[in-house]
Formats: sequence, C-alpha cells, structure tokens
Amino acid sequence: MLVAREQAITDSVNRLLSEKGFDAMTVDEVAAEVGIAKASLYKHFSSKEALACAAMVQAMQKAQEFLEGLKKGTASGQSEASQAQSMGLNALNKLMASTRWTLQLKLMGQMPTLPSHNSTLRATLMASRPYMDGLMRVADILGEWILQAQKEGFLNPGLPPIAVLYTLYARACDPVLEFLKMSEQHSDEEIIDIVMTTCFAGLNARPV
Amino acid sequence: MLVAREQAITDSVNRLLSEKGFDAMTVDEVAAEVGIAKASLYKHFSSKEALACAAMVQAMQKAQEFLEGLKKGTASGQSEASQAQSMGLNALNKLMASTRWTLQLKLMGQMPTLPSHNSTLRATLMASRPYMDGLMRVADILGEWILQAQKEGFLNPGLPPIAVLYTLYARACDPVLEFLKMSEQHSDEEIIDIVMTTCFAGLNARPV
DNA sequence: GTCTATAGAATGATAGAC
DNA sequence: GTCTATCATTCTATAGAC
Repeated sequence: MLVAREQAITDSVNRLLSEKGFDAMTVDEVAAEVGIAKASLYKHFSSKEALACAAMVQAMQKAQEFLEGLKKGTASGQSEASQAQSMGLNALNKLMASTRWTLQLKLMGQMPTLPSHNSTLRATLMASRPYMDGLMRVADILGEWILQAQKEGFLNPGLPPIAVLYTLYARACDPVLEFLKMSEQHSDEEIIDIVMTTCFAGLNARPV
Repeated sequence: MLVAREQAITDSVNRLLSEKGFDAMTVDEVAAEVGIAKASLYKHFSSKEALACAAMVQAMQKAQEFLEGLKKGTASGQSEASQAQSMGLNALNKLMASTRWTLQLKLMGQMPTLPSHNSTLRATLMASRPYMDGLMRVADILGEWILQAQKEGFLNPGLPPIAVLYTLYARACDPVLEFLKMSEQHSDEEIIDIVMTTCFAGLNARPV
C-alpha cells in the first residue's frame, strides 16, 4: 500500500514537473492532485527537492532500462535485420530509437525536465546516488554508441562526442515540441518526425 | 537622465533575465544591481512583468535592427561577393548569420530567454504592441529567407517553414551552449561552431 | 524621484490531535 | 499516516516622509 501511494505521488510529480517545471510546481498542487493533505506528503518525502528527486530518479531508471534493453537488441523498434548491420549503423539506429523514445515521452507529458539553473534541485540531484548512477550509466551507453557511429562515419566525426551527448539530452527539453503542439497543425507522429529530422539531418537539405 | 536611468535598469534586467530567467529573478536583485531602492523601480515600471517586458522589447528591437541591416546587405558578416550569389544561397547565408549572431549574444549573457510556460509574463508580452510588432517583423524577415532557401533546396523543403522558424528560435535558448561552456573544454567560438553545425548540418555525417 | 518601512499574498514546512 | 491549523519565509507591491 505504501509503495502504491508513493507511486501515485511520483506519477503526479512527474506530470506536474514536465508540465510546469520545478519552480512553478507547488507542493499544494501535488497534494491536491494525489488527493491527500500536504502534511501527509511530508511524511513520505522530506522536502520539495526530495519529491522532485524521486520523480527524476524514476524517470532516469526508466531510461536506463530502455537503453539496456536496446543494448541487448530486444527492445521494440529494433528490426530483426539489425543483426546484419555494421556496428556503426546499428549504433546510429539505437541512438535514433532512443531519441525518438525520449521525444514520445516528452510529448506525452511524462518527461520531467531538469531546470538547467535551479541550484537547490541540482544540488539534491548531484547528491543522490541513484540519480547519479543512472545518469552515468545512461551516458556510458549513449557514449559508446556515439563513438561507434562516429568511427564508421554515420555520425559527424568532427563533433566532440560530449557535444553529441549534450545535443541528444537537449532534445528532451526542446521547446520546438510544444510550439508545434500548440500550433495544432501536425499530429504527434509528424512532430516527432520533424524534430528527428532537424536533429539528425539538420535544417539543410541533404545533397541527393 | 531619466532615459539613462531606465537604460541602466533594462540592462540589468536583461542580464539577470538571461542568467536566471523570469521566475528566479527578484525585483530586489534588480534594485540592488542598479543601486536604487525597490520602490524607486516601481516609479519607472509598474510591475515585474513590465520590467521584463521592457527588456524583451529592447532585445527584440535589437534583433529586428540586425535583421533589417542584413536584409539590405549592409550588416557585418556579409561578404561582398554575396551579391553574386543566388537568392536561395543568399537567404541561407543570412539565416546562418542571424543564428550565429543570436548564439553569440546568448553566450555573452545578453539574450533574455523567454520561459516557455510562464503565463503572466506571456500575457504581458502578448499585450505589448512594441513586442508583438517586433516579433512579427522578425518572423516575417526570417520566414521570407526560409522560403527562398527552401525553394532552391538549400534548406530541406520537406520541413514546414514554421518548424524551421521555431527551430531557429529554439537555438536562442539551447542548453547545449551552457553545458559546453561549463565543461570548459572549448572556446566560445568553438562552441558556436559546434551548435551551428548540429543545427544546420545535423548530427549525421554529411555524405561526401 | 528616492528612501525606509510595511502591507498582503503565496508557499514551503511543521505541530499536534485523531 | 492522515488530517486541520498554523508558522516562517520570501516576494511583489505600496504608503508616506523627505
């Protein structure tokens, strides 16, 4: 029961965090959405930062699990023919599948976006072993694929690998998604295709 | 004197806005940085939103002036040989020059970033004639160049022009810039080159 | 126009009964 | 563990003297 209650809490936090960000989210809102009193929340989590941290850890673990599955080639979205691909092309496909997965989560409002300049939340996250472990594991897996894809020229070898990693992270909080969503001119799938194209192929036309 | 004082205020607001965003910026900070009492600030600007709005209008006007200058081909960064270029290539070069200019301002901490989900500030901005006029003028100029560049295939014609516009806007608040800045592995020029590459050429390697 | 001092509201966090 | 009621802090905005 306690686990289920705390799961409901982190789910609500996750949604609110992705909708309005850490600063704009109030503890009162969380309590109201879960349907319990604010004081009860504080019996489960010691602070607003701890609340957000729990949601971020959960999201990070979900990402880690997805990547681990993709690494073993068992995740959905990986075609069976992938075994016949070169290492580099396979790595690129996995990077693209990961990015697409992230964009989908973001569009569904399940991707808590880390505010790049809130000090108190950053400090809490950096001090959280589960979060940092997940973050490093995710960076390791993605970094390996980036190197493989660059080695065979499927990703631009002139870009520093860390810059590629940051660029992929940044797609998870790209405002272009919500801009296009607000314009109501495109389906979710079209929006994701557009952002995937600009991310990997760029704005320039590809020479035919 | 009054103009100079208000200029000093908007400069401070501009800096704080680009450093921490609207929510994290407090009116006390602004007053302290300008060196006057908070109540005096409110003699010049009626609210925190009006304060931020003034800074945004100023930034928008600066952008508009830059684009107007580029449109006439008199701005710096435009080579003299540009007159010999095709319309489409010329348009692409101007889009790239505009993006580079934006990234430079952002790195220098002079680009107030619009929080995509603060309602009160958004409402104030939408109600501001000077801001909306500037925004529409900027969108017009960029939109024209986008269409020209797409027509001749210098920009991917498969992308909706509005998506290209949003993508360029989004580069002005791309966290990749500060991530790379924090890593201290690259100079400002290198950082801008990296982001320019990922923006226009994408992460993929270009087929030679 | 500038200051000090403070009102008023929002919000994070806690006390104490049940 | 959950509730109601309340505290302490922070922040926007204003009053009133000079």
